[in-house]
Amino acid sequence: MNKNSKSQKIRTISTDKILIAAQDEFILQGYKGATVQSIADNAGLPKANVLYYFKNKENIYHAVLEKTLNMWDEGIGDILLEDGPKLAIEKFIRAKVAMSFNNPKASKIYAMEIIQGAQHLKDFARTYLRQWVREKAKIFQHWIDNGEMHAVDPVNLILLIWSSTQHYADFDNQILTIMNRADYESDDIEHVTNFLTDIILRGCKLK
Amino acid sequence: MNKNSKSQKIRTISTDKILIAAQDEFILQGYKGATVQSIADNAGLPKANVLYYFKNKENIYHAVLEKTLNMWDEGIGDILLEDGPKLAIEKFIRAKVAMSFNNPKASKIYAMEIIQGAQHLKDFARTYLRQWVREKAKIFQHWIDNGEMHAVDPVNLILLIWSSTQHYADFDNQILTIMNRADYESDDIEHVTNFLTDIILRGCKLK
DNA sequence: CAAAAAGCTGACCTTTTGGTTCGTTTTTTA
DNA sequence: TAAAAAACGAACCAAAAGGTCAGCTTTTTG
Repeated sequence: MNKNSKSQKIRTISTDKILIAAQDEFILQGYKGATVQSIADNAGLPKANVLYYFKNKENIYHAVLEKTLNMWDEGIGDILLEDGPKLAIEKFIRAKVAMSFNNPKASKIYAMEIIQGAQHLKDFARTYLRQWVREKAKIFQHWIDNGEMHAVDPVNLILLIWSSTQHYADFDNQILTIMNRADYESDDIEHVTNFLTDIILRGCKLK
Repeated sequence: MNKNSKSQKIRTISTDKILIAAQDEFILQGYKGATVQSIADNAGLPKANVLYYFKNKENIYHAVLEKTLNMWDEGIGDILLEDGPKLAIEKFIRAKVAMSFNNPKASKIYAMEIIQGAQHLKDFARTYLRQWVREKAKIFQHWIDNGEMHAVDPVNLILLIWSSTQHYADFDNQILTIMNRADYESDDIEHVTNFLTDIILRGCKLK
């Protein structure tokens, strides 16, 4: 079985189609509400074929979540000590806003999972996420102790940036309805980035 | 049929029990995933009795949503011209944070509904919500034009306050996990309110 | 107090759905 | 090129779930 064989290609194409269809279906219907049949239809495959690649619905969902977490991981940006507070916050906000506008579906899957109790993400949150926040909070604390930025609670600052940026992905429907528009436009990323950066930097006395 | 009759009391008690159980179930399982049987079990009633009070699952969900929207409406606080920008923002943040901590379930139901495309809230968003945001944005604009506050985009400012406050309700699981705690404590409301007020007011050059 | 109205519920029916099976076709391998 | 492996898909099955019904008990009403 060659690595570039025809069957391998078919496998990749089919599983991709399934995962894309599944992501849409899980967002729209939730885990229980999503049906394998509907995923199969949207992927253009018979149901039995979907279950040939993924043993069961649970497995499909896990695969979607994993894909989502990988994107989250890549898109989260980073907070580096050597950047100093101003640049670090700027970069962090920019990365998160870009991710929200470019991949709202990943953000939605993640949000639904957390809201519903994070049944499938307990471990991720308990280990990886907690670790990440603590590390970054420590960096902020360092800047504060050094007098490089105003004394604001680092954990809540991270939460503020997360929530305000992700909001544009998770609640895109509501925001677009309020603005009476059909879709986001390319300018919006820059505009929102500037808005949030401006307020939050000034909020931290970095501007 | 008296207004304070025994049967009327039974009706109120039963429908209340059903709606409370239903809210939990809808949050945990989503609309499709929630089962009437499970709602009935959690309400301590037989399924047929639940369907005696609410014709079908759709009706239960609508009742839950309506209750949620009423709470949203009561808890949203208000932004009054006569308060001036500083006090108005303070009051708004305080009201939203209190609502998030005191009624996270309402916030979650609402969030899930919006994320999933707001199928049942299209009208609410298109009319009531859009109207509300425009009105309040106009007030902010007035303050800006008057030189009472820094020129920040009013709509995005409202979104920022919404997102950052609601986050503590919708993502309570994640936040508590990160903080390695089991529950919020009474101090948290005040602490978060102060944190957000501090940053956002300064962000608007009001501090 | 008797008839009507409201509340209650076990049993039942129908549809949906996750998942299996088994035979067929396509691709790979030796 | 023939056997083995992978991909495919129609038909089927058992469990779950929404909803109905018919008869029962309790409460209200005149």
